[in-house]
Amino acid sequence: MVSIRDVANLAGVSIATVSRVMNKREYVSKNTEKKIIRAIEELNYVPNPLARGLVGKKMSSIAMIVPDIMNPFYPELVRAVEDTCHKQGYTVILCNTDDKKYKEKSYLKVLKGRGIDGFIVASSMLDKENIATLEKENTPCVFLERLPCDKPRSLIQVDNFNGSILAVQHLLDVGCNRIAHIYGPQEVPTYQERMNGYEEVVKSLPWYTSSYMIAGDSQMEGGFKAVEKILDRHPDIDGIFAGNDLMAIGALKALQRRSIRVPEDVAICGFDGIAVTIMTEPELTTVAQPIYEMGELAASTLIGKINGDITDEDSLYVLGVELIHRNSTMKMRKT
Amino acid sequence: MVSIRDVANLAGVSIATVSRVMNKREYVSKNTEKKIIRAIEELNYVPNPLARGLVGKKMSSIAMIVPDIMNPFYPELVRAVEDTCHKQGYTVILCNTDDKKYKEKSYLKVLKGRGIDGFIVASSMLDKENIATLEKENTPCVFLERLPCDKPRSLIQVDNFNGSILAVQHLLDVGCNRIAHIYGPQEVPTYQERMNGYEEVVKSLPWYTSSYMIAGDSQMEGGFKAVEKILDRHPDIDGIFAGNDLMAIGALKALQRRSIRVPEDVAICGFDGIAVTIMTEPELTTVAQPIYEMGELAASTLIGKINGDITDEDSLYVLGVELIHRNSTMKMRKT
DNA sequence: TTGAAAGCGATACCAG
DNA sequence: CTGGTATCGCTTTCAA
Repeated sequence: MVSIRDVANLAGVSIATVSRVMNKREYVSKNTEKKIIRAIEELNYVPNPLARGLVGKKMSSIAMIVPDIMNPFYPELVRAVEDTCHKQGYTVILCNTDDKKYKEKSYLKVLKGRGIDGFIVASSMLDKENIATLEKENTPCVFLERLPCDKPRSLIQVDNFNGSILAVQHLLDVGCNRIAHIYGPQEVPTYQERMNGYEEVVKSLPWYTSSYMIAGDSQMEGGFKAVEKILDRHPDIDGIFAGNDLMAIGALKALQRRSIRVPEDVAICGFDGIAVTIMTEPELTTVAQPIYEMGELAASTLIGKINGDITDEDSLYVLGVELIHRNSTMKMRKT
Repeated sequence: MVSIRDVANLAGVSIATVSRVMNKREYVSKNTEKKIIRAIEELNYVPNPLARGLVGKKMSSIAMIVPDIMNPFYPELVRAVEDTCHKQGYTVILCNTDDKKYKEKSYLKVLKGRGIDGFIVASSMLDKENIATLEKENTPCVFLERLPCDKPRSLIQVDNFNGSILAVQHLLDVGCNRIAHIYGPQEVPTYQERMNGYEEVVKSLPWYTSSYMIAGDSQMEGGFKAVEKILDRHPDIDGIFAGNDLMAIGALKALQRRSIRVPEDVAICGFDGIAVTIMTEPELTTVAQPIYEMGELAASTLIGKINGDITDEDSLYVLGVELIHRNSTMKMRKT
């Protein structure tokens, strides 16, 4: 590895001067600057990030915390973050917490002292204690979906409530008369909001009772089982709004197993807009989050905070969602 | 941050001695060791990886290079690598190259000097030039699927040839009489081997001509289009073996669009065993690679090489695959 | 405008 | 068995 000393020697100056031109900001005569630049190029010199980090400089490296990269929502998010970071010379360290506090803690420990400049937290569990650790070192953080503390912090969310209204209204528009909702775990605010959106639309409809809502587990399995139950309870349903795409896919499978046609007999709409929604047949109508953009925004916001250009206050986003109309709700209006 | 000096002070010894107990290996009197351990615990001391890295020690950090984390094959692989690494205190940096040389180069540059202990390369493009860079610094590497150089190196593969034989034989067993093959890009050895496996089985069958093989692009789209073409060419097919699951899913959709029943009219078998194969209806029969194990093996092999416990020579693996029989090939034997 | 030197936090060699 | 100290590569005063 060529070091700053080599450059200094070749240019015939001191290492301090080389450091100056590397970091700009301080005056160096045009002439020596030129010499140094030449030496740098000739030697193909790149400053050692480790040494830099040691003296308290930025390491250009961030950590991205997700529950599980195998959950189909995250690959796109992570990809967006990574793309954005790489463009700016940042490195991203991936952490899978399975939403377990102890794993988060363990990551925080391993990551400590590695000169991580900031965190993107897409894991909803990060608890006060762990947050406190970060606050103390005041490491910049950007959160997705949910703020794990009371203080205002950078947060990127989508409009779950209105997105759900969009979905349910859409089902109504294509002619559904009995719409069930498969909801995700209610400890997660995201799923609460989506349920609220559903209720908002249906609560005034004559047929509606809360028995049209049924719990899923946020996985395909949960959607599958929910359908079996709801069909016993309300064989008359002709529309399903699932709290996320995975449950919607489970629902779709359950219906197909019973030879109930989708969308002719029952229309289905999911939420999230993950890639697999186009792999099913029929393809799934869904309320799509701008996943890639969320990742980009998270990354650029974080880097902005690291550079001190962005504060907590001016980094609260609620992004819009978009209904993507596909075959799972392509039915004729019956009325 | 509490440093080695704080520990030394509290324990009333020199930093050298503290360093000795941190790194084991050298003799320290039981007594002072005890004092130091206590001090370490009291202060909750963790040695600074940056400082360690600077003096040439391992940073406990590896880079994982994949073409695209959004490709459904990789999340599981990455997860396995990350799990395994985290258990050993290693950090993993994710890199998406899109199989572009210039991106690889760019990563190699950014990563340089960060004390990356090793690489796991699942991107088939890594070219000689980039490899050379790594060789020069002799950074440990583990490759997946494909060796990007002539020299023997750690490599983890699966038995594509025999896996394909398994698949085609299975289609025959469930009663298929005309089996088409949708193959992936032939620049990729993996897809060549799979095609060879297919040919091996069918070449001696009376109906077989090479026109039963048709190109896909390794994506769903390619599988979809391939089916449309092959159906024109051979309307009599009753079985499809796709070079990977994504193409198989595309094929499934194409058939369903034409109201051709799967598996009754045409059975489908894929290759890879990615998670989405259970999201379709019918669920997809596939030749599953042990993806998670491959990731685990890659990570533990790499760490072994980093520690000098494993050499290139004793890290060549060809893993077995397993046929997972699902509904897309559940047909009665016709004969 | 530039250089010398003091760290940053750890390792490892050399004495004692 | 333990301490002193040079060193890793770079940033940052402090002087000159």
